[in-house]
Amino acid sequence: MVRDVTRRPTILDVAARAGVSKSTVSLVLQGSDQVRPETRDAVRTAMVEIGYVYNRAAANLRSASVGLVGLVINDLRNPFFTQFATTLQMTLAARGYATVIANSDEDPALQARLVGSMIEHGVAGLVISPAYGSAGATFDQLARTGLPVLQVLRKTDPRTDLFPFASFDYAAGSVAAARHLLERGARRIAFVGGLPGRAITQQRQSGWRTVMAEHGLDTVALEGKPTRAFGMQVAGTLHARHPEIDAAICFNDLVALGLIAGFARAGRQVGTDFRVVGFDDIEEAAQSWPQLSSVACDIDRFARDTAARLLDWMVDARRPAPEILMPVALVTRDSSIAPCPCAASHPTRIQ
Amino acid sequence: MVRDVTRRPTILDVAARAGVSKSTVSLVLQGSDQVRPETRDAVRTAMVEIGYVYNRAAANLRSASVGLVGLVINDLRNPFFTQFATTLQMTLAARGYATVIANSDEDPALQARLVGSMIEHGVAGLVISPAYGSAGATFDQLARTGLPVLQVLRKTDPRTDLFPFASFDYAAGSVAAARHLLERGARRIAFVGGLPGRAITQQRQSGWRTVMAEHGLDTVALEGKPTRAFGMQVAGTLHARHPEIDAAICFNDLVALGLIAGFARAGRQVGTDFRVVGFDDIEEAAQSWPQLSSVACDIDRFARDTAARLLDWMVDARRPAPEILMPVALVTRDSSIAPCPCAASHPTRIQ
DNA sequence: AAGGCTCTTTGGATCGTTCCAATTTCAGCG
DNA sequence: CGCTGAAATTGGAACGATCCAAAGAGCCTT
Repeated sequence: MVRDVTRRPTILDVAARAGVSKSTVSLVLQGSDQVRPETRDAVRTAMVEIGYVYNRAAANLRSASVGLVGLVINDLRNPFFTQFATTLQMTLAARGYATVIANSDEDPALQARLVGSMIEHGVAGLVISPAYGSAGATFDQLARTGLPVLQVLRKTDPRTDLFPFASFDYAAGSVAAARHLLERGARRIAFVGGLPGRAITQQRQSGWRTVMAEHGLDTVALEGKPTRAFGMQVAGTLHARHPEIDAAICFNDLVALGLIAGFARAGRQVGTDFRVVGFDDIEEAAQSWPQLSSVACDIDRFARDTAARLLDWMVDARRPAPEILMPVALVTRDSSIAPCPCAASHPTRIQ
Repeated sequence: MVRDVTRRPTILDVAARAGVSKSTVSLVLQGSDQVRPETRDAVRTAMVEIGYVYNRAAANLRSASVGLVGLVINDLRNPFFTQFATTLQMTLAARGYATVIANSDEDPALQARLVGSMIEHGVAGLVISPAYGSAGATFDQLARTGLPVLQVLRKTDPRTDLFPFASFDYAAGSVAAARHLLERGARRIAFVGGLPGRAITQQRQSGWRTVMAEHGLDTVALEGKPTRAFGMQVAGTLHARHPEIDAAICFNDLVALGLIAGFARAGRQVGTDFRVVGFDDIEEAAQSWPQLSSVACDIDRFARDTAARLLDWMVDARRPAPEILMPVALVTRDSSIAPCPCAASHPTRIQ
């Protein structure tokens, strides 16, 4: 009886070719050291010869470990999240895990479907930067599966014992930014961007509020979407209606870059009569002009740490700490310190 | 005999609970219309009651259709590719497919491993923007699997019958950009950015070369990495050594924005004495200052088309056309037309 | 030569679904 | 009431790997 040639070869075909049993082939696949080297090589050769491809679905059915990790992000178009996703995926790939990446686009219903789909695909763990909104059912479902799940950058479910949370110490960054601007002579510092009522907006504002209160200074917060467009819009408002304001801490670098672009359009030069500090220190911050001061969140390190914590949990069943805040560093550049548009830039990293 | 409570429930448990056979449960799962509505509802209720989750691995083992699509991208950090990946993933999600996204980081060896991993996971189709370099073995492997594979934005394997290719009509965009700059009075138009020898660089240059030749004008190409940093660097070079050059077509918007930032640092105003057109029309182009003229590649539409073509192939076995070039449109903004820095901008879409 | 020990190898059961052919159910009809 | 055909349901055989207990091979000891 001849085997159907159009069928994908299985370990049985490999076994027949190599003259061993399927169990031996399976052992070779798993890299077991209790197979004689000659046998192992013969099996490997047979695999190559007949073009065998491993069938993970079949393996998974029996052993329930999949080598697949889910990543759900609320806004994958934001370069900050893109960077996180990319580094996380590559770190996991280096450890032999494939990553299913999905964008919830800030939609809890879509997020629920995506998480459901990932559970079905049998992911071994999940990293989620959750969309805002009611996701109780989604997290309840995850709790029932007992899957390792990490909340990152945002915490929408308070059960950090079930869903450990990690983010950056934004409040400390906010303090550093405010102190720095005061030192450079600014007095009326506005906070620009960030959606009202959200935890992350409050965190990024909190240090600034504290420092301003310490110095008995008024605070103006112009809240809005964390986008370049909003930054540009605010530039117009500030220029026309709040000429007294001489500095801004922006919710993120996109807002800050929009603000700078808006000021430039109005013929006003950021860095001299107006100082700006952003959040995130995205790659572009060092390449814009003027170069943008920013509270640097080392997102690559954060992504690698996240991968490590997830792997610890998945592989060694070591549940990570319920809550971690990674330190941030203020990087000062032209947008907050330059005395003159033509001066060369020497970024300084403090704290 | 009582079932182990720690075990995940299977369709057998559902069947027992609903008082039907496993086959009926399977039919319900597949949304078959040959199940009586009452039975269907009873099964659905049972599923919810015992917290059943579908095991895709098992289903896949039998039926070999996985609902999983692979996406391999050479540079996921590039906003152009990010946008593509995000829209593709969301379009496929709407059709019930999950997407495994991976970044090859321009490394053919890593790319080979990623593709291998995706095949193992049993993806039903693959979209790849391949890394440059020797990937013959990878594509041979794909050819052997008979999987639907689309090459997008880059073609490293010439067998477009096996791996249909789709991209944008960059050459036409290049013609439009060059004509436009000449109309606005520019004469010495440089081409900036793009790695030497690559097909995409040649395509984006070709129209410009043709038009310049038609007008008997010299061409200067400053080739280099498609990054903001390279654009900034070139700004210095042009300013210092090529003051006669009065316009540039940039390989992409990142280079163009870097170039503009570099000119701004040198105190030179783009849009008046120097004109710039980029490629890709990324979101930022409309929000920078001056706003950037760009050859718009409708990446969202491209992503949706790609998803549709892949689904046609996977679901209906309709193999798509071997080669498609999607038309592009030149969007003119301040960086190539504004007579004065303070003028309001009125973007115009031509062609 | 037989027994004991370690190192390799093996067959059969198993995982949770889908597929298929066969069986049961049931309404309509003579 | 029995027959018929369509609709609904069912049991058993896959799918391709892993797991496990057990068997085989080889070597050393007595």
